[in-house]
Amino acid sequence: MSLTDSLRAACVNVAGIRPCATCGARALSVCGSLAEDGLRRLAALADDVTVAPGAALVREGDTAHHLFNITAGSVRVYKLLPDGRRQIVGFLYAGDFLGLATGDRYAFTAEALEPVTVCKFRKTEYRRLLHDLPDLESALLERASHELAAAQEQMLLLGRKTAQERFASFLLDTARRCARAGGEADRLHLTMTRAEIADYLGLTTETVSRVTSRLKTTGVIRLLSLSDIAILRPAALQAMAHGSQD
Amino acid sequence: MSLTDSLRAACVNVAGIRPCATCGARALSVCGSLAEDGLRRLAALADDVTVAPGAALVREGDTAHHLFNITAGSVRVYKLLPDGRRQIVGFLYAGDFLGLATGDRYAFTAEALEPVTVCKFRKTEYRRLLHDLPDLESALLERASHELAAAQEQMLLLGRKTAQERFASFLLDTARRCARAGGEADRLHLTMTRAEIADYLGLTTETVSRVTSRLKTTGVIRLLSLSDIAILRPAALQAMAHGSQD
DNA sequence: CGAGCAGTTGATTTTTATCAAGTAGCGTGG
DNA sequence: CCACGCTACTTGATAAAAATCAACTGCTCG
Repeated sequence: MSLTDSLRAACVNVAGIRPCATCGARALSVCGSLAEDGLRRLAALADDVTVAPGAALVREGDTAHHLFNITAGSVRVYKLLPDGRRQIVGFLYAGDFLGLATGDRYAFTAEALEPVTVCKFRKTEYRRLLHDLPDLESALLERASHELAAAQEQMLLLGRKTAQERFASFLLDTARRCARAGGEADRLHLTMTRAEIADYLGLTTETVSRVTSRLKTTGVIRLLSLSDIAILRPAALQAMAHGSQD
Repeated sequence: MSLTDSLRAACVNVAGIRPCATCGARALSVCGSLAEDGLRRLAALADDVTVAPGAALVREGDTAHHLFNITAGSVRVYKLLPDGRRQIVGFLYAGDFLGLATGDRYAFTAEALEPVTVCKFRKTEYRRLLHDLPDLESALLERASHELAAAQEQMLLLGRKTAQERFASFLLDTARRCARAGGEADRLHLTMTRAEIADYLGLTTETVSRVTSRLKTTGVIRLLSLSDIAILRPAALQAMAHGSQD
């Protein structure tokens, strides 16, 4: 198989076309205009890499040589202040894309929350690929636009929502993602700690814990374990997330 | 001049190539690979629209038919909660791009802060343009990536910075933009009210006012008028913005 | 079985919001 | 051109939300 074919395979992965147990349907829709059937045959050649829990995929300040597509596991993406305060700007899951951020250096750190597999390849190869697959760029733009909209929603959360509203929003987002990945509706699995949830929501672990307890005692959610939650009253949670007091 | 030529002109504007008193240099660098010189001749045909202060360019929930390139003035982009809490997710200036956010509906409202002129055109025309100008998409992806990085920086600000750190960061960002637009370094002009700054920084007007007073009395800034500020001690402001206590 | 870490719960403090009362700048109309 | 009135802004007092500090619980893994 030629280098070009291998790169083409990598591209398929990047664009999210590669069939995947947890994300197949959604990813395919992103760039359905590509010649899926020919590309899919090449997908098996993608350059997969395994990352251990806690290990970094990229570090803030590193030269941005690579792009990644998460094929399994989950990832925390964060920025730090000099004194150690951390803001997690997103969690990534199978099918998600990493390394899009601009400039020649990464502006964030990305670390595995669980054992993660990624398709990793050099940006230089990506640039060559664009000539062969013009639709790739449009698929990436689509992705970037979605991420931007999500970032704006998160700014609303961080700037204007109360602790309870933030946590309710987070649970609903996570439940939605779990459902898309084939899970039951109103059931969700957390791959991160309370401290990571806190750093994502701009809160402390104590506050996350207190809000969780409150939702538990008011019968809105039920903890099956520390990392598995059932939503008992979805409508109530929805109302909370959008700011109806409760 | 044919429709195609007119669209091509619009595209030039979108991509930011159109020469412009305040943003020329930066915009040109974004898609320098386009055949600038031929395109520039067509730029004058761009479909310019004027928007009065306070008037909306797009409204949250509206069907997203158009794309815009700001050619003069400034714009607030925000999201609302049902009870009226507002988060301004960004301010746009000459050379900036609006409407990139995905889906068939706008997820935000954009309103003029001052008299604004924009280049406005339909998304359907944009799609046809891509065939003629493949580099346009890559320029837009570049822009989107920059916006995403800025959004992540803002999440760090909203989630983890104190009121003073937020305001210091805002002043430095604004000063940088003013300098790029040809203004003096360490001098900046605000086109928005204190309430709008507050809604951008996740604070109240009172807190913005108090922090401003504090920076004034500590000799870090000087107010030439309500909307014009001189930075007297840039290093101190920089230290504050990144979290060194003061 | 026990050590250590993640998570919970409680007491207190801090920060910022809220409520309230001015002040100043600006545009309009006399 | 000046005065008036509106709105934006400032400053102060108090309240609320969440952070911090501290103690304790319980799960997980050697």
